[in-house]
Amino acid sequence: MTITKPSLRRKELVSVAARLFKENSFDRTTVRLLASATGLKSGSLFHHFKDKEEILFAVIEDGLQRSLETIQQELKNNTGIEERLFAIIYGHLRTLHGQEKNAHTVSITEWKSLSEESKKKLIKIRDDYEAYWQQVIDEAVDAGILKGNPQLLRLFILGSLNWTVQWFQAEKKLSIKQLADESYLSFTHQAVPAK
Amino acid sequence: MTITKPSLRRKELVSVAARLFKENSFDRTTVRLLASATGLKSGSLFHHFKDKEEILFAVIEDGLQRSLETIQQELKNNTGIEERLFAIIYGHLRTLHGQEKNAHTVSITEWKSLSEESKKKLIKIRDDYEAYWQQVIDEAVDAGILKGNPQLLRLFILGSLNWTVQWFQAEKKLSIKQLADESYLSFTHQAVPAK
Amino acid sequence: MTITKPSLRRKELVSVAARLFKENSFDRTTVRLLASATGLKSGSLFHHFKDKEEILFAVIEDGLQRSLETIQQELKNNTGIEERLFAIIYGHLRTLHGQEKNAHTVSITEWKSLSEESKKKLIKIRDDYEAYWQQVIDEAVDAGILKGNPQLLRLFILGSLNWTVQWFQAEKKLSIKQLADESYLSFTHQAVPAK
Amino acid sequence: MTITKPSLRRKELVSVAARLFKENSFDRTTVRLLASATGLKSGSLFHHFKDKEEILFAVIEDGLQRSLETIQQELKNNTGIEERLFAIIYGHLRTLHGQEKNAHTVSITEWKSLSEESKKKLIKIRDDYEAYWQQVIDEAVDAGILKGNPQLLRLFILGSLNWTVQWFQAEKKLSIKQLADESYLSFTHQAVPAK
DNA sequence: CATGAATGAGGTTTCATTCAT
DNA sequence: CATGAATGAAACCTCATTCAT
Repeated sequence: MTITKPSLRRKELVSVAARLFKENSFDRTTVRLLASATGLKSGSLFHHFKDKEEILFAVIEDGLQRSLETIQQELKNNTGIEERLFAIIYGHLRTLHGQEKNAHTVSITEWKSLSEESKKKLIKIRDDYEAYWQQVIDEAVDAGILKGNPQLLRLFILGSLNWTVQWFQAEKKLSIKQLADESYLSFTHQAVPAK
Repeated sequence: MTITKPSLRRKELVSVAARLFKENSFDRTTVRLLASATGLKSGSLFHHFKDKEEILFAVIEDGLQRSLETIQQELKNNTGIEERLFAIIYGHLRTLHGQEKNAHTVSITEWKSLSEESKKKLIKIRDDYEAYWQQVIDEAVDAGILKGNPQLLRLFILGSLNWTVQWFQAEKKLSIKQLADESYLSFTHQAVPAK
Repeated sequence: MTITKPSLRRKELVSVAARLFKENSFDRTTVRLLASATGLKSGSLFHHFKDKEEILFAVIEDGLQRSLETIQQELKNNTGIEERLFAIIYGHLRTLHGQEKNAHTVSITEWKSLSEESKKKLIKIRDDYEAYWQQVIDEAVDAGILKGNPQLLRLFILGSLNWTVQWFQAEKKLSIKQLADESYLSFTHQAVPAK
Repeated sequence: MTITKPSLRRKELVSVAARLFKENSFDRTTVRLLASATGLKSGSLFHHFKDKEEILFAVIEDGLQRSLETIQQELKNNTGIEERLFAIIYGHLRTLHGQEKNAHTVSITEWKSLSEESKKKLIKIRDDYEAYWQQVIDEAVDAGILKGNPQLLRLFILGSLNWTVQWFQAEKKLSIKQLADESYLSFTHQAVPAK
């Protein structure tokens, strides 16, 4: 399923790159900066990646993969529609704000910086991810928990969650769990079901 | 209120810049590209703006100003809470997707590219804008139309609307009005009040 | 006829480039070297040429054009077949070893360094040049001055002349005129006709 | 006579290098490319050669040696001056276009890429080679088969033969034997003597 | 005001080479 | 011997900015 071949060093570099791309944006993260943050000289990066864009590709692939695996797991573990809806909201927010958050964040903020070719290669993972969401939202609409056109609901909800990367700082005032609770409440008008 | 002094040529430049910054991002819009899109040579831009960032500043200032004026107008024209909530949603979406949409879009997508100094100068307009929103949302929560923490609701709703710049293409399948209707429904669980 | 638009500065740069490309080869002439030989900083070259290859293109275009004009002139001024054959030999050698020799020399030594696209654009001038040669050689064979297959004769003679760039140093022991005389004698087995 | 000590692996590498240097030029053949063409990783090449130039040195040495041995053999086997002249022309063309052609070709096209030191080490073989040629040409001029200054004749003839690497493709339209026949005819004005 | 030429800093990338394993 | 990782120097090129005309 994974498109590129991992490697210990590579994984390390991807992780550092994810952090820098999140902090400074892809365009403003120079190869030199990236290298020095990993203890390398700039030329050495190209031993691991063919060009700067391949680094972004690897980060985004990692981010998408992680988020996909997270909600797949969540959906396996939850059955009631209310639990399922909450689970994917919480899962999404955890991959955006929890540990190893950078890759998923970059995958949503820097998608536009990928080449068309790269987008084509990654779109399948994104589509899969959205399909899981759509299914849960369809069910939630059927169950009367959400109101409105299911396609647009998916876009509104995911948009509202994605936008949290602009303002949410984990644990400053609010935990990720609380953020998820509030988000669930806003869209469903009902509290998160107790476990 | 406006910080910089307009001028015929300048206005034109700001408008073209807004379009290019939206299409390619600020970082990827070169001064040369911008100049040639306005029929100038790159050196000439610096007769109008002290540096590239000042152009971004002007665009964002314009975008913020426009959106502020729009909702001020909307709120002046609407009294019932339901009408008022819908009016600012619709107003926000119109400045993002209607005519002269670029400046507001850039003001949300490129805020991070401003210098700290510029952010400081513009934050007041943004704060004003958010204060209007907060007030309406507070009222809506009091009236039972929205559920949840009002501060977070503002962030969720605006996030969901802002994110539409990632996917919405006016008039392809949906009009801006329809988009606003659906957004209103998603958050309130009730249809937009007839006028 | 000329494909690229000249300009005083450009011409100067092309002339210096021709010299350096001849002395060091294209690959070994760095952009910095070229810039410093023209009193510029390396970035400034790209104000005049879009990339390094365009400089080579301009040099080779210039060299081909010059050599074409030279033999056209020679053929206009000479009528007898012996005179005509000698005239193009001498003309070819003058553009290779006389003043402003560098461009023609580079056009034969660095043709391989052009992109396929550039070759396509320039091949017409080369073909024209060779057509003039072929015509004179055809006549010379008919007249019994040269022996053998005319197409191959053209390749042998031009090859022998082109190869002089590897060893001939004008005026060290031999003038260009003497070189031409000797070349004519080698292929025709008869002395150059007196004027 | 051979300056460097061969070895099975080395010979293979030199042969592959010769091909690549001919196809792409020395400067454009990267060590990585060379390594991968021989099933090695780039670092490994440096177990066999001290640096990239030493590879070129080995190729050129090989090419010069081969061509020298070829014409020595030819001259041993032929006695009449006409036969001898044809024999070295044919021998030269065979080492340029026959099997194992690459090394001799590179020795003429990439001589300029050698360091001064390397040139000094190899010049003796080249001088030997040219001396054989000069001797045959001197005899041919004495015998009236060729016309002109013998030194220049050597340069013209070898130049014309060497230039064939720019255009001749063995067996496309012409065999190497036919090419040699035609070359002999061009310079001597008489057909190749029957054996 | 507008331009064309130039700058200088810095960007990404290439590549021969080294070296510990 | 071979490898993979790293280096460092230098390559080409970009781009915001300046400035004389």
